[in-house]
Amino acid sequence: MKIKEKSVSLSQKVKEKITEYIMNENLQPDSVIPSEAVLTEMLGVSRYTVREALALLEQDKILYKIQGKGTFVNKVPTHIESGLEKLESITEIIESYGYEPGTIWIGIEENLPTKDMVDKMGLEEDDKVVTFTRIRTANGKVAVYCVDTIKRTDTMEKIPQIIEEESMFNYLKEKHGIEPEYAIAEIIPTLPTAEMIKHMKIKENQLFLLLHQVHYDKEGSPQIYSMDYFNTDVFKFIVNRIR
Amino acid sequence: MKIKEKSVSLSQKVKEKITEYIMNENLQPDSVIPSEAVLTEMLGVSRYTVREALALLEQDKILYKIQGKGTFVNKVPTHIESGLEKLESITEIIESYGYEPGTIWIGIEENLPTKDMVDKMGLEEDDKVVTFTRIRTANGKVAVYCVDTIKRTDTMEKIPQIIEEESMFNYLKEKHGIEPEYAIAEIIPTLPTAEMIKHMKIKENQLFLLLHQVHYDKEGSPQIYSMDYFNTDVFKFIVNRIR
DNA sequence: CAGTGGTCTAGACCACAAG
DNA sequence: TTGTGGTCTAGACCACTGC
Repeated sequence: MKIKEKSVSLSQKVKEKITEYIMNENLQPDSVIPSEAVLTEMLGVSRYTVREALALLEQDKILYKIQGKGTFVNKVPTHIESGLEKLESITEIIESYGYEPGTIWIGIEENLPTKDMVDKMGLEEDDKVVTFTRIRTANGKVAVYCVDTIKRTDTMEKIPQIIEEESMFNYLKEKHGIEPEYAIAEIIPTLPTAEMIKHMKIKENQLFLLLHQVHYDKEGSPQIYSMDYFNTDVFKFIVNRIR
Repeated sequence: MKIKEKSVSLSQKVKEKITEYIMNENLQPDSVIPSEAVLTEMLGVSRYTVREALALLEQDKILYKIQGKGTFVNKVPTHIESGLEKLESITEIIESYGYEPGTIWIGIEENLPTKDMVDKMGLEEDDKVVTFTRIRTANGKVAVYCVDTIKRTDTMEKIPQIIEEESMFNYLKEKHGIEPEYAIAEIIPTLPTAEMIKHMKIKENQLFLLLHQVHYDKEGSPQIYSMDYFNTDVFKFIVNRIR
């Protein structure tokens, strides 16, 4: 059996070629790179493809353009770290810090939705929901208190006692075909609840950041309602903001 | 004198045409819109232009595409509010809430940069910086405690006592040609400092969100170092997160 | 003025979904 | 197989920059 080869688009290849060129020529910040016309000839592709590649490099803040002048190399980016604006699972976030993710299960329960859930998830008041409560750890250290809620559907015959899968995103994708495409998150500074203090052995005055989110799929349907309490001793919250 | 007319691109016009079409046909969520080929004929423009317009509508979450199937209308978005990922001045943020922005000046000072400023702004240790400290109000209510710092340059002969301009962004753009294009912000939950309590008449246990930011211009040079303490009684912090 | 990036056209082939 | 969106080509004119 042959492994499926990921076909890489031409623009991607051109992007890499241009990156190589910048490296090889050792171009310094603010120095100009060859014009689009020149790159078109150099690389033997159309201007469209060159512009696609340049657009990608501009998104990555490798280059910037000034109309009428040219395309220039940007400052060396210490800013490449992706921030909150990128939707990642908590497992991915913990791994991106270089930590080993772990999970301590608190429980899985069937409930009636709260008023806020009904509003934000577009539920009926007599719909049922399932709530997964976990503590996520990073290198064994208590990192996040997670409360994730999804709508109870007919495909869920019985509620599992526990989920083996480390990542909630992976579990929901594989078992229920739920795949979040974007989320709207409210950031709320907060002190731990009594429940959290009991389970997490933390100080009462420890500050947390609550990420109160609703996740949507590509079609814009709400899929997951989650309240994640992040220990700010472990995480830095970065947002890349664009004009 | 004639007001300079902003020439609107064709893709923009096409975008509006398509929006009108969706309204007129009263298309419901998840219903398919005409294919790109059909739109090309309907509107008498090239497919490139149609795709540009569709891309804009997809960004706005008005539409979504599925390869091989078609382009569809998204759920009605209550989610249109722009979040933290959009770089706005505090004046703009306050106005977007429908409040009237105001300013109480604490002072303007020349200082030596802190270690953190030297690192993040790429300064020398004997560079000078100028720090503007203000309280921003929303409908007269204390909203944000702002500490903005920029590098002292030769073009700044003397330090002003106060700045009339409401918006710091506008002031810096007009007086010093500084125009932030993006920013990297760290979000830190925090309690008010003694200084803040003195000036703002707030409770000691009032939770604030500190937005610790460095603003960069298009070329990637750091321009503004700012610490903005937001009163979470006044503001909700929303971030739109994308996969 | 010449050279740059920004926008637009017309046409082609490919990858994917559905009958 | 047909129709969809995804990618790519070749060529054109426009808007802005700097000489």
